[in-house]
Amino acid sequence: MNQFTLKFQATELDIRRCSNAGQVFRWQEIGNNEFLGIDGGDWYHIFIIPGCDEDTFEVTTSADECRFHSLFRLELSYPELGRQLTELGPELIPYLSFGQGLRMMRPNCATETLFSFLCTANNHLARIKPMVQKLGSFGSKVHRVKEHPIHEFPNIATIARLKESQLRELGFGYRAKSIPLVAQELESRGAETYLEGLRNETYELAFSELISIKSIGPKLADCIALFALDLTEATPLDTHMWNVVTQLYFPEWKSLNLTDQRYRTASSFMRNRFGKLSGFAHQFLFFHDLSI
DNA sequence: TAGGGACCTGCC
DNA sequence: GCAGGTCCCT
Repeated sequence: MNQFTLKFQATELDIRRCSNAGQVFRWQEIGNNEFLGIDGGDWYHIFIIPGCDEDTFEVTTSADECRFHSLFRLELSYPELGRQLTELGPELIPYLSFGQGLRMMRPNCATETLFSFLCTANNHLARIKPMVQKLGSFGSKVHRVKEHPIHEFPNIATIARLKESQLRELGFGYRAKSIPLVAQELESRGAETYLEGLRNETYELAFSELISIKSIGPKLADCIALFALDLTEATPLDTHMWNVVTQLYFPEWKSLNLTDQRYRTASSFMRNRFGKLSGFAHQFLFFHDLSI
């Protein structure tokens, strides 16, 4: 167990925004300015003490400070990122200023990210979070913070052996079937070694690998590539992004459905415009539409 | 190849 | 009804 203290301006890191932006699903505010977050087998218990210039973050964690830095990409200067994005696309300016303090997280556990996003399809946040929490409860309990038990996220082999009936009873709906099936498919490809190995591949290869798994379509594949595999040119297009993207770049597609062809055209357009920063552009656009 | 319907569940 | 989609079938 490690403890350390960091200082940030509110515009540098806003944990509340990071927790609620739909990038991680086992993060919650358990008290006033007190957060508990779980990433695979790591947990983070964070107190934020507001200051006049900077806020003080007191972090207690099973991981180390280095992991915390990686999780929130603290090596990345957001003012500099903002400048680069603005240069590539001035239309982002209002979205950047709206999303101050929101950072693209980089969870350590790719398995948790993959199965979390499997729960998001045709679903809403109020149901997604409890579902991911329940999936997490199949992992072993490693700690407790106040009344909150902390389970490490189950490994792929464990998920592959879950029974559909069991998950149905827990309210997973039709995902009760696909969750173990996806785990079995991953297992046959080499389980965690295969999934984490995709981090070293190109975006294009990782994307094509992921969509070849039944139940993972282009949107989930892009979320997994972006958040779990650190392939930041991935640009997930969901209904929120579709609103924004058609408004900003494809007005002729306003009121049209997002088909597979349009998905490929629009997300390629974003990648051509923003390159490796496209995933970051996506997050600011998405967060704005999510919040209005 | 593009478009429409079905799919679990819970909150608006 | 509809939600941060995907599959399956015309």
